[in-house]
Amino acid sequence: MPGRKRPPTMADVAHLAGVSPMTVSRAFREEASVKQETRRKIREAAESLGYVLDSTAAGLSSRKTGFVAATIPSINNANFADSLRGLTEGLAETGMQILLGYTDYDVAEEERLIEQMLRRRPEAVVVTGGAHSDRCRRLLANAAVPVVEIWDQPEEPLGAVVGFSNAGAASLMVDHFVEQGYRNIGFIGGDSSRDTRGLDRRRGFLRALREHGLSDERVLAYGMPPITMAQGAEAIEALRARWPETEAVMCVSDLSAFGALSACQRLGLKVPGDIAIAGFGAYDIAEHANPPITTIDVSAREIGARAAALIIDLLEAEQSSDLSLVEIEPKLLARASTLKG
Amino acid sequence: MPGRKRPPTMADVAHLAGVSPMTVSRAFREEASVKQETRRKIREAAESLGYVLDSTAAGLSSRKTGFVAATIPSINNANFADSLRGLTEGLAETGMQILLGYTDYDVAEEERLIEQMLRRRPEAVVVTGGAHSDRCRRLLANAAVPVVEIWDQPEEPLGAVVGFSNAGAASLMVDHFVEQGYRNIGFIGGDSSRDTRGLDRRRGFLRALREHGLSDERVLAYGMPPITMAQGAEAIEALRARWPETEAVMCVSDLSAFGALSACQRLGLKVPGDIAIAGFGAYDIAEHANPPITTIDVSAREIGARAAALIIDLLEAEQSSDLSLVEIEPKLLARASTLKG
DNA sequence: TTGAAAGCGTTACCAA
DNA sequence: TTGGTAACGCTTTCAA
Repeated sequence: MPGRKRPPTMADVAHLAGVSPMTVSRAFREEASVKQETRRKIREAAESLGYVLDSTAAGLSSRKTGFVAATIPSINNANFADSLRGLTEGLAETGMQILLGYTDYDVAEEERLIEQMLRRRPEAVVVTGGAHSDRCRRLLANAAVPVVEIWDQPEEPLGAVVGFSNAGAASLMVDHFVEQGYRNIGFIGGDSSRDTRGLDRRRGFLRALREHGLSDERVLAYGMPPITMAQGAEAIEALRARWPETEAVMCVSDLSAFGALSACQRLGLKVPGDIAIAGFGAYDIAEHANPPITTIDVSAREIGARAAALIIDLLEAEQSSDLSLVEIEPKLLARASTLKG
Repeated sequence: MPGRKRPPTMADVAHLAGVSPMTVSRAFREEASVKQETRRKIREAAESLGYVLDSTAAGLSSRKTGFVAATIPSINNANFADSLRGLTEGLAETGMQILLGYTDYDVAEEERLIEQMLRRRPEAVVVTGGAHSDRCRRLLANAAVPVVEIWDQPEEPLGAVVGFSNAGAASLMVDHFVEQGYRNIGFIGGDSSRDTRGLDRRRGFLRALREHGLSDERVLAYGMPPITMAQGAEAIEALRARWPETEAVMCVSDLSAFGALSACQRLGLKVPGDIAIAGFGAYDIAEHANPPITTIDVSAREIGARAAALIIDLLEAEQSSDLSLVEIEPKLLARASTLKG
């Protein structure tokens, strides 16, 4: 079996088409001026050689790599996947490609990823969340490309922001619970401070409870984020064991909420009735569960789309330190799982 | 506001550290021989300048880009996300980065993506599924890099394969249904032939029905793949309207199965009892639903991991046309949603 | 262990 | 509309 052969270059195409490499280069860009006939000849030569443009070389020469780097905490999360889709679609017209990394909810891993990605010289960077290591901040600042933080409202933004207040979003749920007449209210979230968005939700939730003069003690941190259906199930049992009087619970995500709902139903509890359960994120599962689960929709896809639009603007403006803040408004979707009567 | 500044290069670092660029280049690779002290000096200089290696240039020079291109049908799908995770983790030790694309279950889009990705000169390509346009096949053949097809068993493989028979997997479910004593059995899948894996499952399912001497008429194709919870819900109602005697149904994925389950429960049907429902893919939701949903586990993560291992081998072997076939064995997970008594 | 020279495949720039 | 020349920032190769 032969080793891999060297792929054809522009020079090969140019030779076959009887033009200079420079003309071939032009022929591959729509906007460049090349005679119709010449372009056709070149395309034919290229196709017959199986020529594919080398964007590595193109990027080196033009200093435009066509990459946008993006980090998300987890690949397997419908919310982040939706944001990513919005971003991809928004950037599609520009021909930019996404360079994706998963931080696994870990700032050290984020730092490693960001450095690895910056080696590819992305023209812009999108990061999920506002918590970063100092070195990561320095790397991004040095990179001197537009940075957009999404899904959060950092106190010290790196650049532009497309996000919302996780604390504020969670307080919407407290308002809803109180409106429905619940008094003994709990919260189920992840362990540790890795998931800063989850932590913000909890903080906002507890603060809102206090503001309503209610107890903020019924909190259970359970497992490492992202907290799963299984963990939601375990958590609600633990919560009920410790605070049997609990009437309503918000879970940090719809997945854990669904786990909690299923666990309650297996125990013969009525939801709502015996206990109300709410989630976060407007996942499909919240809509299709029995009963449908009250949740908060943060327009994940729109977040990505707005980030894309921002990047396009920033790249055109040719200046790196835009600090614009796009605020997404979380919406409460009240559903049967928390509605009385 | 100033325009973006030009990032520092190796030459800058070399100058500051008082060595040649070549030595800086070596200092950034663990295995290269550089004096301890020199390396330290260089690292310091680099850090103080905020220097980050340019892998665009490195790749051009060394002809090793460190990219593995991978396409999956959909970003928002836990199965493919798991495979991707297996792939990423398996490649982590090599330092290779994944260049990801979503085909949206469309071979034309796949062709476009593959061409775009080949411009980045990936060292290997992973594609999901065995259906490709002719031009796509040609492009991949010309690229002369290892190709691995996953999640399928193509009749004409492009290269190596890590997959399983979707038809065979579905027939496991028929065996299970028959064993449980169901006779009037249906199938819910997606519309059209876009999702070839779904189509294979249907074919295998219907063939197995016939082999058991059962009717294969209760088939509903509903909506474009990926078929959602909502479509699963609509589909089961339509199926029951047309064939009220249906005792058991397999859905093309766990998501549609869950939608179907929820719909039945809303209609007051008992699952199982009035109707048995099964899915495919071993999603979390199948495990945590009430009742838990019988499904088929195809070890999505392992598929990715095995693909990674294969790629590492192929890259070491330095030959491009390996045709090895790694067969994954789908396993039926029998759960309450289809169990009698 | 270190350095100098010659590319890698493309595009920017200037000239024709 | 086309072509020549000089980068782009790095690594390969060879030499010291």
